[in-house]
Amino acid sequence: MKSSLMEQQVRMRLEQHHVRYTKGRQRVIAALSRAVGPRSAAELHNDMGGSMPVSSLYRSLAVMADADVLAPHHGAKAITRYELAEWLMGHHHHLVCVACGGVDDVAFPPDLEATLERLVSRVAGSGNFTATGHALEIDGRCTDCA
Amino acid sequence: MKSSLMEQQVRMRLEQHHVRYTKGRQRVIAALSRAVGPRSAAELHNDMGGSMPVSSLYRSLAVMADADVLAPHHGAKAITRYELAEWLMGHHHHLVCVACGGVDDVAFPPDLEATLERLVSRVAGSGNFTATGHALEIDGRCTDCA
DNA sequence: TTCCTTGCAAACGATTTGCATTGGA
DNA sequence: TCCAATGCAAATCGTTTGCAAGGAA
Repeated sequence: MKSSLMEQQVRMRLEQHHVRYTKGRQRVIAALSRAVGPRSAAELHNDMGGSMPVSSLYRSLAVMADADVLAPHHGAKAITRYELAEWLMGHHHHLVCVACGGVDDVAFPPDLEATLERLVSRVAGSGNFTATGHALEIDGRCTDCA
Repeated sequence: MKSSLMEQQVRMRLEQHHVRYTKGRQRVIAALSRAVGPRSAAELHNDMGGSMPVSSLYRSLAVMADADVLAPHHGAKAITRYELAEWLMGHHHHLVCVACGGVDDVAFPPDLEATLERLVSRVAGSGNFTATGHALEIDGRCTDCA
């Protein structure tokens, strides 16, 4: 049985949080790393063939988000989508199609990302706020919906 | 009885959409313009003293968002928050406190906003995506939670 | 009169929780 | 052994909808 580097990183992180890397959770991670963008609980439930009860799925998602292995983000229609955390995926932003609702990841070239970070710190620093991160959502239409 | 400029703008826009600017909707607009940041349906319901049934509130929010008088955006815990649309409020971004969940508006100085727009068009243009807008969320801690 | 709007209650979809059971270290 | 994790069902929460009544043009 082989275990990818990412798997081991996840396992370690979960152990630090006194959380077991069970078979079900491995399946969630596998489904997410197989997916192209962030996935909702319902989508994951489907991705995993409908096995795994929703309650277990939600609990696994919650505990792994809490351990910062997964990053939840909130989209239209009151559904929460999950993706692998930034330290596993790399920092990136989202292209959101206003027509089909699809979300794609997009990474900025280092110089542009640096510019963005400079913007953020300049604006946040000017007020009564300490910035710890940022998320840029770019809205528009994907080629399929253009 | 006086009616602010904004009120009249809202009324006109709604008329264009064959939607009446009823008393209930006026109360929603009033509550939102009184609020400091985006408000959820539940918060608005509370802001209005618990009168106005939730169904009416949701319907008013939906119809005014459809007319682009309100802008919905999705925050933590699968709740949708509303604020006055950009053409009424001016383009701005959000400071989100990771501790208390509060959301504040922040406007970029014109030169910084221009830089941000340049970044967005450069990234979106490079892919198969037509950008129509963007939203920057800055996460951190507000002074109260620092 | 004709539609839009409202209010209430029931329906819904997403997510959470109580509780007894199973499984791993 | 002991506590985390699971599965099921029931509960909760935010939101939507059907339908009959009210209101403005």
